[in-house]
Amino acid sequence: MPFEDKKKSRVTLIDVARRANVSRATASLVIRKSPLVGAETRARVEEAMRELGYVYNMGAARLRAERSHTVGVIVPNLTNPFFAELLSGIEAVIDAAGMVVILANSGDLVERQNMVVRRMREHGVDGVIVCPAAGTEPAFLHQLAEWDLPLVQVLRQISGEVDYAGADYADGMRQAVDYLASLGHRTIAFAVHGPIHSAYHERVEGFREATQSHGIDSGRIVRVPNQIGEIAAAAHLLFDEAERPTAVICFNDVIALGLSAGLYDRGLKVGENFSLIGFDDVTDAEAMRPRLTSVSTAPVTIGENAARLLLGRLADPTGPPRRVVNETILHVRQSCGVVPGSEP
Amino acid sequence: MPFEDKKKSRVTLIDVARRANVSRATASLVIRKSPLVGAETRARVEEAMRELGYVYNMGAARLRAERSHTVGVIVPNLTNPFFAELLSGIEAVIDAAGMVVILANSGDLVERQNMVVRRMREHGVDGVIVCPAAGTEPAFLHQLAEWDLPLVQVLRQISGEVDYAGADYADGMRQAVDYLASLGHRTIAFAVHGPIHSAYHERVEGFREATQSHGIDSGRIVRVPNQIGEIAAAAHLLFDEAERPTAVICFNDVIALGLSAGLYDRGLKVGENFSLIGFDDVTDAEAMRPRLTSVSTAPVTIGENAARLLLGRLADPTGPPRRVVNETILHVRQSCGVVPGSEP
DNA sequence: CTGAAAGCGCTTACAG
DNA sequence: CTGAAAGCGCTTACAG
Repeated sequence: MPFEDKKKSRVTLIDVARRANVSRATASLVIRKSPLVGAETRARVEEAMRELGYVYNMGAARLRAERSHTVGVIVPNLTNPFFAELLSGIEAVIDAAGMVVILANSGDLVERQNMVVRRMREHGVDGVIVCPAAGTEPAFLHQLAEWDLPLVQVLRQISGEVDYAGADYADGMRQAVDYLASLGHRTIAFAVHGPIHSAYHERVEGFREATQSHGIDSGRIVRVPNQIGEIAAAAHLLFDEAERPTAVICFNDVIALGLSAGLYDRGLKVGENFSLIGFDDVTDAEAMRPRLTSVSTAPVTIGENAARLLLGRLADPTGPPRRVVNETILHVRQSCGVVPGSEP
Repeated sequence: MPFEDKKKSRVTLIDVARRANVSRATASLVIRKSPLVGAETRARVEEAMRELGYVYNMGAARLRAERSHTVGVIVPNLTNPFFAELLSGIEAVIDAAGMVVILANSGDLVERQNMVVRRMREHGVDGVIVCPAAGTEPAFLHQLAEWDLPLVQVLRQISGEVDYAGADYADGMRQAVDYLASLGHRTIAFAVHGPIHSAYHERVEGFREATQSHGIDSGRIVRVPNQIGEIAAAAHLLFDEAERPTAVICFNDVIALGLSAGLYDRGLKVGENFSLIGFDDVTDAEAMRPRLTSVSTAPVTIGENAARLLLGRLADPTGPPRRVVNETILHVRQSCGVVPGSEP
């Protein structure tokens, strides 16, 4: 066996074919699990692959087959646990489909997003899942369409003509407002931060509509810092206006955690003389004291939905756009209370 | 121009070469920014690329060049914000190096880890950064070495003979114990959960050594649930033994958050009649009340270090193993107090 | 600085 | 069910 230890040269399909006494085409069929090849032959080929330590070369396969078994995922942020959970859902279903995810962080910057998607295209991704950076123009979507690069929008949507997986933020707001109204609250603030995008607008609109439907004067939207450590110190913003709110709904749980601290610092007792509702219902909600009432948005599920949408799109590139909007659910815990003097 | 709208066919290097009146080899040199080609020629080629909408085909390039500009990252978990931050650091430097990360979640399961690394190898990753699943055998590392797949261990280490980026957990424990001892604490618990691995052992050892050096009896290690929502209810475990601790150091901030709630539920005042120290110093620490004193471990930095280590390894595959162990720093906030009746 | 040729490892028709 | 040939889009020597 004079060639046994030619370690340097990679073992290739032709090597296993020779070893198994079949043609290269047959070996290729075995790999791709084609039913065309007989059980005995298949076994022989697989045996040869094992003996030789053969490893499939996706790169070569993709070159010929024009399919990379690779999907790009672009998120605006990685340090927010919300996105980590989203990613976890995406990764799970992409992995289960035998594909692999290429990850990139746009930092919520459109230029970086452009860079990154270009790079992914060079790497030949079969499609991309993107949570569009704030300020993304429809032109971005058109560009990808022109490139024939399948795309699904996740969490944030730029266009209704492209697949989208998200959650019903507006209905979540409605549930939160309904609940507070049922406890007698008449002036409710909405604390926001971060970039402006569709998910932002949907929540704000939901808040406006819900408060109006209860005859509550709306418009008290207060903007707090992005850094969690600075939010507590901004709690005073809630009380700067003449008509002081008795409750606040937060854009996300990060704000809720921060404001909860700020309220505490001011001597207010959340759940007793001030009510607080979070949004996202991320794991910490259960560990806060009082336990945080929050609108659950199930990021892992949204991620799974997005991945399935992309898989569907790859299977049917020309079908009509699909949207899957996950329902949101108000998870009532302990951070809200009845307004003193009101009859719930 | 009879071929202008043959949309289906991809524009390739030979197309731009023709357009620019150069050979394919020259066009290739332009792409790879070789200094061999003159400025005027370069400009002409770049112009042609733009006009034609050329996109580089990494897949084809990699096939020939045996380099994919791709690195695999395997983490045991994605929902823990700690890993999300780690990932963020890795992604940033890999991206800056013009490469791309392929992400996978091992779920802290060695069989999944095996699957995943095999898949990455098929995709031709140039190297991998892995936080080894609990129970990973040295054989795993040997396997990769045999495959000539460059590897850096991150956060957890299986072997000293392979590159590693982590933090000095033991010294972090020492700082925490020293601090508590200086406040007069003589019985200190250590709350742990999760899988057992090197980072676990390093913390436990650090705890043991530090307590012994203060003549404090060690050994009171209490194991709490993995789910954050269940940790609070397990706080009683701290007090089940005869000699009740006056302080607890937590394996991570997740536990600290949970126990903080549990202590509150029992009517204890953290920072006054009970002291609590976290580990990792993740963003929430600042938003807790009282603010959490925690050992900072800087996951983003560790991620950056790991990525740089891998880049270095790709440049020099045969050099001796390198280790970069980030220092840990006790970040003192408000969750610890003097033991009543002691003289600090 | 540029050109012609070979080849990376696979898959795809096309015959048998 | 199997074989021989061509080709995916690049890069790598090797000449000029």
